[in-house]
Amino acid sequence: MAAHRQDPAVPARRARSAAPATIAEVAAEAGVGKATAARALGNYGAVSPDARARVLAAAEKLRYRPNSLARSMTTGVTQTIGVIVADISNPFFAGVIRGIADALDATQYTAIVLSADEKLAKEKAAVGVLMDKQVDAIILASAALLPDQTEHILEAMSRNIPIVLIDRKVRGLDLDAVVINNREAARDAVRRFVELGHRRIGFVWGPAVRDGARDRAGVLAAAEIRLWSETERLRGYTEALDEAGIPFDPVLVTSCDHNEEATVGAFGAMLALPDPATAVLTTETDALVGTLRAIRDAGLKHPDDISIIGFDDSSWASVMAPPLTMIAQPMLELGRAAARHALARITGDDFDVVVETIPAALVPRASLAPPRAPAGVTAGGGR
Amino acid sequence: MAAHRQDPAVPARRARSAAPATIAEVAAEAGVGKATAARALGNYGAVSPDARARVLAAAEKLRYRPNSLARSMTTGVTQTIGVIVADISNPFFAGVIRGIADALDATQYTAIVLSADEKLAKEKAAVGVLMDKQVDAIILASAALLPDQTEHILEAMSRNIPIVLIDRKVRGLDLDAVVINNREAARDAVRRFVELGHRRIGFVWGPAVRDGARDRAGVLAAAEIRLWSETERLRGYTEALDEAGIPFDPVLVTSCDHNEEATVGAFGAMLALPDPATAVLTTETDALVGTLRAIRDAGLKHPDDISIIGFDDSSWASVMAPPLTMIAQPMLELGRAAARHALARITGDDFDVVVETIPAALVPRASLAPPRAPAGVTAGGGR
DNA sequence: CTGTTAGCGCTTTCAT
DNA sequence: ATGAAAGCGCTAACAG
Repeated sequence: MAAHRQDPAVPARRARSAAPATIAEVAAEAGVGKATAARALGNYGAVSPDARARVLAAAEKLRYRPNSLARSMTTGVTQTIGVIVADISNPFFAGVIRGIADALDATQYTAIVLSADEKLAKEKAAVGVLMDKQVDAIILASAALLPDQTEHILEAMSRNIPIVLIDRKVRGLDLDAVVINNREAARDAVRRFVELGHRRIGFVWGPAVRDGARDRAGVLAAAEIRLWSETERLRGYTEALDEAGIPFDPVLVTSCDHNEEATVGAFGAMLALPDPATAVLTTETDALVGTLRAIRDAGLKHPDDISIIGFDDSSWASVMAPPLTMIAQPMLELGRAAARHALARITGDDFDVVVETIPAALVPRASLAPPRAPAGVTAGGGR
Repeated sequence: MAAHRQDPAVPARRARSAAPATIAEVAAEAGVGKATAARALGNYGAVSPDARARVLAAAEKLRYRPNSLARSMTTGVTQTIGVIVADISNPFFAGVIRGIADALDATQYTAIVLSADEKLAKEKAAVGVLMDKQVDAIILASAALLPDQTEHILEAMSRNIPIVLIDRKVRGLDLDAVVINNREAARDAVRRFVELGHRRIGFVWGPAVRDGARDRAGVLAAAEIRLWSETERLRGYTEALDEAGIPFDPVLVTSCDHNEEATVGAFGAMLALPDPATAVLTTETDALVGTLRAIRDAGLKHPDDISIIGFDDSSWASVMAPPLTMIAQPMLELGRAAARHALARITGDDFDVVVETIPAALVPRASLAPPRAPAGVTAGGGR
């Protein structure tokens, strides 16, 4: 019978009824010393075949399992890599996690995953938990925007815990990172629109900007204090416009909250313009879904009324009518690379900071078309 | 390529350069005994305000962080709940994880997540890892189909680790579980079809069945050795048919592999029948996507040519043209409930096994319509 | 209220 | 090749 003492601070020690066998018990059962048993079980040092066999048999009999806590206690190593994703319900991160796990499968390491739900406070707590659990490295998709939001990362660094950033670089931090070529991917997408003849190209989601500051400089400045990946995507957008000599029009960059509901309104407004968007690049799945709803609400159809390219391919995109052109992020690849870098750091190789950029791939489908001839102008492809 | 030292057994002990402060150091700095420091830091026992202040100051100064491994070592408790999901890239499980994390947020417990990728071998390894890490409880979405595939679960049970099953009961195991009302949800969906006048109702994904055994009994028998949730959904389907006096036609239940590609072919065949399906219930997102592709390939449209209801609502479903009627699984709720049950078990309450069933909700959208009048019969609703 | 002592289960010198 | 003993950082008895 387990004695239950309700001491609030200290949880009751687990009932020892089914206490697992310890190495001492295995040693006793096998008639050898603890050290010999440990060597046989741990497969190191030198053990006579005879002793080894007896130990293994005893372990089997007692259903011995090593207590990894105790092992880590003495070795100072947990064989565990902590992963903190910004939002586990984002399929992108789910894919990344899978990539990490895949890469680790071939090793003795295990990934333990925590989600910060895009909240800095939760991210900090998660880093704390992982440090306290003595993980050997941390793979982190951080929500930190500003340098003064990075104490938790600096703390981990000062404790010599290797950190690999994924998906998002953090401004002001010189850390290993694995990211997508966000800027180029966005630029290529916009180029695609330009080639088709579009000049009114929308961008969903841009940064929230105070109404007064809604000019090019204001928007770009606001983007600087957003997630690195968002900033990059917006930069790619502006670069492609510049290339094509298309003036930047802040009205074509949303300033709404980053959720589906708000997007419906924001993009609806963009469609109601006297000179509406004829093409749109969306930076996330929810941005795309909101955009699609706004298009439908306006009674419009893609690609006839508007061309679409979205970040984050999904099997759904292929069954839309017509199917959507998407930018596929190589999430598995990204996860695998992150795991590799973490492992390399753990090994202790003292190499320079490495930032690996993995290219996203445009998946062309049927959501692209030339812009409709503007009202009052007879149809018949201009160029 | 990083240099990999393949020392299989013993990883290098982490450099102690930035060795974190221990409680002994804090105690010394504060000029008190280890125990007093521990009490102050751990917020238990009785400590004089003066001593407490000094300890806290010292801890702050040395940037002390408790080593949770050491703590767990002596307390026998890790304040950690292990979560094993069948597939982390399935948005359903992502939502469940989030629900678990939400519920745990209010406690001292942390969830650590592992994905088994629907592979029994990985699941077993994951259970092993969690046992070795001494988690206080395990929340598990198991891929185990048969009683003889459950040794790992039995093992954990025999070690008195509370286990809460999610999404899938495991046949032959009497364990706490939190599940969806799969059978009723499927039955209601089919009833909906029946009410609209459908009598040729497809079911994607059914169990794989040897061609020879493709009769009602064969299909149901095959379903018995599939995931519990799948079995239930098929049962709901057959129950609704029985109710309506519609004969079970094995041709309307797929027997293909459970992936998108295979589904396209399988459902295509169902559409090519002389007496094709006029409605279809899909049990997973990939099943739905494959089905939609087959419909498109056949040049058909929903809901005119075929009505659709799918399991697992997604924001995508709402922007399909027309939007799809879906069965929304309350994943957050399910996760929260699972966490609650796990916590309750940890507390040691010795209650009976509890199975909580959370209802799924049909989200009606525009993908439902009466069947087209069969060829050669003039239109005009029969009943 | 506080310090001392004894472990938790494991790995690792260090003798033998 | 093997065993005895020390110790990882912490908490928990037990004295004071």
